Amino acid sequence: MSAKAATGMDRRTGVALWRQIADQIRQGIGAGHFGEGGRLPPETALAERFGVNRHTVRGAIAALVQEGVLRAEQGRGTFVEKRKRLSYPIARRTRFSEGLRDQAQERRGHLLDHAHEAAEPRVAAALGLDADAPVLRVETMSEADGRPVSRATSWFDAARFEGIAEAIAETGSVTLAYRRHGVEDYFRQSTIVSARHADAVDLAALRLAPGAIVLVAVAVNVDTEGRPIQFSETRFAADRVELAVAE
Amino acid sequence: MSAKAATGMDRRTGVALWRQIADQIRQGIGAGHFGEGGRLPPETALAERFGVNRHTVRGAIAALVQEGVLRAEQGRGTFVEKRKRLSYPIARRTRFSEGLRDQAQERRGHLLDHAHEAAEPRVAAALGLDADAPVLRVETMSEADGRPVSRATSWFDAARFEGIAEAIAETGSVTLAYRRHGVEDYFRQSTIVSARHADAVDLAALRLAPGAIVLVAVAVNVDTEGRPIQFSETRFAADRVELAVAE
DNA sequence: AAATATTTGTCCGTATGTATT
DNA sequence: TAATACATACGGACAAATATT
Repeated sequence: MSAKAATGMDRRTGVALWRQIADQIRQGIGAGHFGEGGRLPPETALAERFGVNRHTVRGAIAALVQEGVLRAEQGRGTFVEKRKRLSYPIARRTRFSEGLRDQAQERRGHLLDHAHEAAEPRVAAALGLDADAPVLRVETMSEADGRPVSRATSWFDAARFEGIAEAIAETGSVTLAYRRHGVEDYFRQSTIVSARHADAVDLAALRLAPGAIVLVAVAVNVDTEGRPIQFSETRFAADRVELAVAE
Repeated sequence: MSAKAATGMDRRTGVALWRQIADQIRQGIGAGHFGEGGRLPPETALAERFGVNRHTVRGAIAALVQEGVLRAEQGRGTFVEKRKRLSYPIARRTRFSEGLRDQAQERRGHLLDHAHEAAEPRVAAALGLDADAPVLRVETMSEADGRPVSRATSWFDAARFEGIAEAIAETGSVTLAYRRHGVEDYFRQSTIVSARHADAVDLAALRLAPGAIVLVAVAVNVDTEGRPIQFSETRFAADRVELAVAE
């Protein structure tokens, strides 16, 4: 059995060898194979292990250095840049900033865009509105310690929450924006979690490398009377975040 | 701005254009952009939309036909082979088979492998055992309607659950295997959800294409007295499953 | 302090795969 | 189908920085 077959490297998949190797190394780091602040084996050893030329391994390392995952020092070696994943809690009372309070110094939300539109079927169903009812679509992004964490698309009943986009922009907080519209408290009604490759827009907004993965949380928030107030789809950078389900 | 930049196609990413386009089309299908059993736009239209040559689009379509996602009919068009995602519930009382009862005809669990080993730190911590305490590692796989859904690695206290692997093999069910060890009921204590690219072993076991994504659920089950009985890491094929968080 | 080994960085060239025209 | 351009992958040689003896 050849080394290539053994390591799962394949050349007819449309994915370059250096990228497959970069993905394996990134995964190995996540699995803790190189220890805390660990050192990678020399390029020659990695090349032998993966059954490729040293230059190909160098391509993989260069990509991971660019991503900020590795740091290469001439004459010394290649080292893991240690950054731990943020743990984002999903519970009945889910709020962005509070959940990450102990894990990051700075937490910020940005309003990227907003627009009026007619509700798509899934939006109308989630908000309990008629099809094509007027809704407000709001695009936001969140950062922790200067690193993009998530990007969300939210829909609100336009009749009830006119001007909420401006309130989010001013306060940088959905919770505070709700207050201005008479919602003192709210709850998470449902959350559906899936995962996929990031699309071009999210890649740019979250500053991710091509082929990166996003965790997708589709959620409905309700007020204290159980009326739906927000339908949202949030994309989290999967290499920076994990979701902690509270039960 | 060129069409290439507009659609996020790039040539230095290590991912061939035809594969990037295949991924986008697959994602578009998941997002429902082509309707139920829908028809794709003609190749020339897709080529224009993605800013590439028609040959490149044909490569992408050929790959998706090979995957079973699309079906091309000469003279008629290219159509979506529709299969919807299974929704796997995560709740305090999470059980594999029951959760998928209404969504699949056949649900089966397989025991792939099992072994005695010394507990790694995270396993020992989760099960409330001393470091390097003897534990049982069990590798399982689950299928629904003949399609692999998930692959799990579970650890049990070897002192309390000696022989549980054989019980799982016989009954095909963890719940029933627990009964034989005096555990009448159990609960999900915690679940951490993340996502990553599938490694070589999971690719093969779940019959996934290279570069495929897995949803990873790391969970602890406890008995009625709150004692941890199982620590597990389950990898779900992300294109076949979503996780529904019950609250 | 000096010589040697190790490791990353850069340059050359060649062959093959990918994408466009 | 063919011609062309660029990206990928390989192989070798050497330079530069660091570590070891």
